[in-house]
Amino acid sequence: MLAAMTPFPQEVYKVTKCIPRGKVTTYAAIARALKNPRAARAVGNALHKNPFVPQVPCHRVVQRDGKVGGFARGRREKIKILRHEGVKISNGKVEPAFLIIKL
DNA sequence: ACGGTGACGCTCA
DNA sequence: TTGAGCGCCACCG
Repeated sequence: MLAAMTPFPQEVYKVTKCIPRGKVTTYAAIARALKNPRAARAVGNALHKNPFVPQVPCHRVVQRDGKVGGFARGRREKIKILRHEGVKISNGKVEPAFLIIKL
């Protein structure tokens, strides 16, 4: 069931859900979309607890420098999924071309 | 109410 | 360029 949660995580999931397949964005970009540019860390926290997987494609969220970042089921798995979606990853970093800064 | 924690980010050496 | 350090925010016990 949908547990009552603070508005912040809800907004995070809402935005993340809009990330198209084969593309990725950053924690900072999401924070920015929420008008909370300093909350990148909190965004990661919310995604970590993401109860709507895989409805909410949290695996499409990476770090600002392109590094894949963390994943509840392991970075390894996260990379695997992204590659499966066509996202090119070299040396643990996604090609900037797949990055969506504007949401 | 308070302090610790975490899927981050920027600055500086 | 890469790594260490510090700051930031929201959540939990």
